[in-house]
Amino acid sequence: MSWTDERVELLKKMWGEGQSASQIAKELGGVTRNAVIGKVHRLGLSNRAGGAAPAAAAPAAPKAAPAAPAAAPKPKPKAEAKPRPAPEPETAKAEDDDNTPRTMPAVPAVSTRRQIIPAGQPLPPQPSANEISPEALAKVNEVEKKAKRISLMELTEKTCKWPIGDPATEDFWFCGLGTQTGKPYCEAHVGVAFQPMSSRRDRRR
DNA sequence: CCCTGATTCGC
DNA sequence: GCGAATCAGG
Repeated sequence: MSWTDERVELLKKMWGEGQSASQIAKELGGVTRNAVIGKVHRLGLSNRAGGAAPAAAAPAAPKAAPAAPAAAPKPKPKAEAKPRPAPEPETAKAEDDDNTPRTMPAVPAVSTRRQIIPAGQPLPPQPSANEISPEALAKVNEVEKKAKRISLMELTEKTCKWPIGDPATEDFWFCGLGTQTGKPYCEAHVGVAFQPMSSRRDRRR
């Protein structure tokens, strides 16, 4: 695959939206996240595009010894910050000693863009209304005690996506335990999600 | 371990 | 220019 105009454009767009390199790579197809990152850098997209503060930190630039106590601003050549065009109400980052991770955009890009929302798989009926094998149910109850209680944004392809609680309230989270191979849920929840289609219904034969 | 982006360097 | 390998962090 080569970097056609369209692909580059999509790359720019997604990167600008704060999508991760791997997501972009996956979307584009035929490239790895390394390729995406490499391209991003070559395009000069890695830092703020706005043209402000061209503090070019040349890779070959010698590490200046911190010997300027007077007005030593902050010899932090590590280019960081997201090129988020949208106005950011967030407090300006004064110091970056212990800032929050940049993986979570202040402005959620989940609005119009289908994201990591679980789909395709059958959504689980809440156990409350259903009759499920007592064993599985007991298992689930047990599991829910030690569930990781992750949020929507924390879901990955490897976290159990079984919703627990009421989505309309704050009493809502996702199981978050490790998924069973391939399945969208952990072992316990797979147990209740994929019923063998015979609990006691057609038991005769 | 999973993930993230950053950099290097042979091609 | 490209991207795998590697590095550095969370």
